[in-house]
Amino acid sequence: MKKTSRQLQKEQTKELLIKTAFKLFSERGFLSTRISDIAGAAGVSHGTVFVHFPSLDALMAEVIEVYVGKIAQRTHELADSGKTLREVLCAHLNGIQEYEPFYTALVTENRQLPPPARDAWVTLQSVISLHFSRAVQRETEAGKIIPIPTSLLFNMWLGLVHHYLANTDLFAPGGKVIERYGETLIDNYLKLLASKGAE
Amino acid sequence: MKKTSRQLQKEQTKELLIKTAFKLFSERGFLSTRISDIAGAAGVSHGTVFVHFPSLDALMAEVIEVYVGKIAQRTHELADSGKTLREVLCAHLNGIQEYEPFYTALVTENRQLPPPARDAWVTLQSVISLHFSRAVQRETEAGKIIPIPTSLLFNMWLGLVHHYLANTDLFAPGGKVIERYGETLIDNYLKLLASKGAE
Amino acid sequence: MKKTSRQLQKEQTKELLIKTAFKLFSERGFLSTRISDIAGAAGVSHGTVFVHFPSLDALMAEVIEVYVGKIAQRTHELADSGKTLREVLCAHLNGIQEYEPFYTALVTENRQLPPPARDAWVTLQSVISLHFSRAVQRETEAGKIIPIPTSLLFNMWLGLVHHYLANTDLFAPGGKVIERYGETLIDNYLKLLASKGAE
Amino acid sequence: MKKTSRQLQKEQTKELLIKTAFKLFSERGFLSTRISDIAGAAGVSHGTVFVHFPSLDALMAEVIEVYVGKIAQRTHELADSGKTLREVLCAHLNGIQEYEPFYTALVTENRQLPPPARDAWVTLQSVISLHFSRAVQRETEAGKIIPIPTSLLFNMWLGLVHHYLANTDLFAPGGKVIERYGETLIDNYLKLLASKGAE
DNA sequence: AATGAATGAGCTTTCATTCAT
DNA sequence: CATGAATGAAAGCTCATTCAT
Repeated sequence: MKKTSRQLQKEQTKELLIKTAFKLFSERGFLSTRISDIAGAAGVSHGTVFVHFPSLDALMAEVIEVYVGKIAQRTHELADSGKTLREVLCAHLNGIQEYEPFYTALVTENRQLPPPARDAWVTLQSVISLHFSRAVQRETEAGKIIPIPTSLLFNMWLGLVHHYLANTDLFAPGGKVIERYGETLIDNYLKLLASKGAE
Repeated sequence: MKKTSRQLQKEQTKELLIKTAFKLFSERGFLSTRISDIAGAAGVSHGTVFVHFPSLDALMAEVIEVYVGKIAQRTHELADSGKTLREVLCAHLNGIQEYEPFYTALVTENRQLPPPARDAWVTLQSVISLHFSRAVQRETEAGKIIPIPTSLLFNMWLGLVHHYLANTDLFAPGGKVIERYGETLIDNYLKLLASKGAE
Repeated sequence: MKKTSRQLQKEQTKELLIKTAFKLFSERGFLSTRISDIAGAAGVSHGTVFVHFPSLDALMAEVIEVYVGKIAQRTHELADSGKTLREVLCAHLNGIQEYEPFYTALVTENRQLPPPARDAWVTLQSVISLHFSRAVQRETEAGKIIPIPTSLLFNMWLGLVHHYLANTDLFAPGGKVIERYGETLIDNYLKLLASKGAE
Repeated sequence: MKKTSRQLQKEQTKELLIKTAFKLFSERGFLSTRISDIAGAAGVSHGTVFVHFPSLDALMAEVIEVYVGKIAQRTHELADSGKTLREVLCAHLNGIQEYEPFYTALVTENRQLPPPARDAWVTLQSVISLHFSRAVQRETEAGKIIPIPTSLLFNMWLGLVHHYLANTDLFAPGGKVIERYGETLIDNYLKLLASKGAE
């Protein structure tokens, strides 16, 4: 039990640091969050951060891995096989929504982040891409969608969503872009895709 | 005469700094370009930069203002009134193409830039938006386009283009995304927009 | 009995730490060996070191005291009274040889070490000096040695040996300077000392 | 002239830093002298050091190069070709004497110093070795010296001198080991070398 | 106007030491 | 007795900004 108590303490602190870092990353972005900010906000000393993470990059990598994992997991669950494209897009936005500011920071800064962080980001896009592609294929075969290369369709959707997120300050100054525009984006995007013959 | 000569020199130096900064910003991005890099590349001293610009932020702002102005100007000229949507999109990409690396840096980093820089960026989008909207309106009225809110169509186009630029390393590792994908993007984007009845 | 068992454990742990520290000091020197290295290599926790030693300096001091003691002991045994100078020099090198890397670290770094460590080191030299002096005195009286102040002869010998040890990388890159040069050093040193009349 | 004034200022500061660093290295050794110590002692700010030297290692390297150069130069001049061994040894000690504490720090810590610093040190020994060897060769040919490998003779001399310097605190607590023991060392060393046949 | 030496706040990282468990 | 999480004082280094020349 003693053991458990210590381990618990350590895990709690690490978790606290990850949560705090997540919060700060969401609020201020990755690049302008300092280790001392995280330590301060978590109420621990500067050095404690280095007890749990060998470097700032490692901390970033871990935080991103954890939350990107959650988002991916969420999307996965919602966008199960056999769903329509609309359902997949919903799942995508739903997966993002809970962590919107964090995801936005990732959209905005991922190219300046250390490699492991970038990797996690790229992986996330792949997961989404997979579900998207399957749904598109099914609907294309069913003649419901204009025949356009799937990759282009995907990039168009991703570009659209990321554009709205990246310009949160313009579209929804208080945050919550997805809540405000999500349905609109899906509706109109699907409208465009709808096969002309299907009308 | 002396005065004029001095002023001339001053203007020349300032212009030189702006050009040099533009080049470096294009090559390495805004955030990783140091003042000393710019001064060094321009062949002037470190301190000279501060003679012409009160701060690094001011320099950035001015460089961006100048080149964003050029891009806007270019787009303006090409996308004159009375053009089709395709011509406007072409004009847009053409305006970008000449300054692609710079524009890409702006797409990628504009949110970490000082407010004035971001403002110039937003203004540029407005200019493009204007031409885009007009063309869309004309074609909508002519029944050639699916009735979808113009702003959404615009953001979709912008998101698409920016997505490709932002992922240059993925789509066209050597740069020149527009050259490689421009036509494809326009074609497919227009295909989607084409009114079903029009077919 | 419980008490005894605890004490036993404590002693064992302390001994383990001393041995481990000795090993690491021999391999990497004193200054670049971290407490965590020692704890890790000994398979105990970081904090355990401080249970047995109030500080890193104290640990160093104790390790040095123990092993310097062993070297002194060894030299003592080998260089019993009544021996010739050659035998004393042999004894000296023999005493060192077993702990050569450790002794070399001491030669190299003793001046940056905490006072108690340095003291132990100086004491060791005294012990050696004692045997050396006696032998020199005997041989001088026997007219076998050039009349030169004993202290000088001793420092010359010590300087010579230490010089070779300190430059191990130069003289015997793989270590084992004594094995390789010991005899040569003794032979030539004695050759120099040999009384001219004695020839 | 303007130019000269700025250059002069820079050179002066750099020289000041080198001199200050030299002083601190002499007093406390290389390893325990911090950049902030040097800056503080020189009366300049922390950052100024980095204006003149890219890193602490570079500073060390330059200080060592400069002063080792001076010592080498000095020895060179005094130990001109054609001198007797005694004169060469005198030259050696004379070259050292002026910078004794610095040279002592070098003797003591050179193995923990960054490579460029080590190199300068090794070079210095080579210079000394050269003069030594020549003189020994001449005197050996003249039958004045016991036939013993020159390298051994050199290492013996070097070991002797360095031993005294390294143990300054024992031999001459106030410093000035050379002044106090120089002559003694030379006299007795030569006495040992004197060919028996020459008596 | 141009220079560039000097500044110092700010950052990441290391590691001996403490102490609650 | 042993543990190991937490601490925080240092240290090296960067770079925008200032200002005397």
